[in-house]
Amino acid sequence: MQKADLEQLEKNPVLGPLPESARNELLEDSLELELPAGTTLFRQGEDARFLRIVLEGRVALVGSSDHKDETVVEFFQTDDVFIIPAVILELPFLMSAKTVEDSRILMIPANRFREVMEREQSLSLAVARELGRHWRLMIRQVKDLKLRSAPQRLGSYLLSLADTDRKHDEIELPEQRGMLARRLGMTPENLSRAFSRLQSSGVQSRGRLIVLSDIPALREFCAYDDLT
Amino acid sequence: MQKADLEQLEKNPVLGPLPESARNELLEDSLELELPAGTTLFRQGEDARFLRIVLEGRVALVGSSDHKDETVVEFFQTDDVFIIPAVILELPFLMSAKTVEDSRILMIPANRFREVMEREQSLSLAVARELGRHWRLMIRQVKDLKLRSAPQRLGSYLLSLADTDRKHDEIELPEQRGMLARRLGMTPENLSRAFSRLQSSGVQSRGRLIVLSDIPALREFCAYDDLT
DNA sequence: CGGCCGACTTGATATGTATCAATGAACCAG
DNA sequence: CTGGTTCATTGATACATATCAAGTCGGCCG
Repeated sequence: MQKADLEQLEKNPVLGPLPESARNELLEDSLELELPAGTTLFRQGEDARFLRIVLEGRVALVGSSDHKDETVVEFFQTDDVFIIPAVILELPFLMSAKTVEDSRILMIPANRFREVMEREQSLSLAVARELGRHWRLMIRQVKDLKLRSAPQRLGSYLLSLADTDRKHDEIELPEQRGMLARRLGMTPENLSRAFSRLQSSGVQSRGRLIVLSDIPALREFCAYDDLT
Repeated sequence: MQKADLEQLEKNPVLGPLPESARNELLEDSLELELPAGTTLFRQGEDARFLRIVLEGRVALVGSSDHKDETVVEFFQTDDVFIIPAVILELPFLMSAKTVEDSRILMIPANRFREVMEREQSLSLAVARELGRHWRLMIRQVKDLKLRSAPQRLGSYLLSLADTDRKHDEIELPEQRGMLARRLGMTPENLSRAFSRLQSSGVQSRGRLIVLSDIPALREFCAYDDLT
């Protein structure tokens, strides 16, 4: 493992609070994978044998029911620790996971993680807080799906990437439009239409670059609240 | 506080693992409220000054965006500890909460809970596990909303209340149909239609009593998976 | 340079769900 | 028993989103 990666982990919200010796113990039997975009990391229903951390790149949690087409529930990026619940509860994955760009993934054996967590107060505290944040993200998403239209969901997503204190900002979409559409609960076709709908609220898109020229208007349109 | 309640808390998945002295300390400045159905416990945006536990009754987490009509994100019932994330992260509520039947609610001061959690490994572990379970419930709900139709969501919900190993079972809806409709992401009118749609999969409803006469067929219809 | 391929867009149509309005059933108070 | 209130159902219609089918754009490779 690279020195740069170790330093990165020291600042990680989950692993960072651990004393160095415990962190090293976690890393002992860990492995690091370098994966091209589009690789499946695991499938729903499988047992959680490793905890995963994104060292670099981007991963999507994808779900399917039967053989219908997939949906994306969440993206994880550099420094995110994911599938903690399956690991600590020793339950099978509810979702599959797949890289959306070339990625480096750290895999920590599940039983070792559980051992250290049962011993180290700092880790169980950090895990509790991290899961609290994850839970709130999901709550936001459920509210979005139930209360907002497709264009409003897109607008809220764009706002979450922007500096909402300014009037004007430019952002870059971190994923392909098809994937983004699934994350937002719509088809790619409808994502296109949602973008054109947002033009009247000052949203211009050229490829992955998005220009928000009237953020207050966009907030208004989306009924966006800042609740963290 | 009643003796019966104390015994109940000893078995609680979150507070149970605590040593008795620490549990008593948590209860010291706590208060118990007896509330009629329909009472609002708190509103979204407010600060989380208390952790809540349902001693008896039923509570809905409701959300609204702007002044549109509300949606129900989740129900909590006897023994459930709720809004842990807002309490431990010291963030404002993302949702409001409201009793859906007469309820007794225990309120534990947030700062005291945080103190004890930072000190007691048993509590931070229990909290981590509880939040893991909550997270998985939300994941299920997001998958439901994104992948299934309204009648399928209703069917899955009914299956989650039934003994799915049997062919035939009877269940009782724990809430009014209007509330259930909002929890499932549809209107009350559409819930009615969803029920009639499910008749062909062996679902009969008479008031709050539901008879499932062909559970395998219902599972098939809903593309139901048993992932816990 | 030209042609192919994947990703995105655009338009026409179909479907699911919401909305609106009316009716019916259950419950309670008088 | 009666009238009122609330909640659930039913039907007619409107709207949002999905689906299906072309078409466009841009990058990549021969």
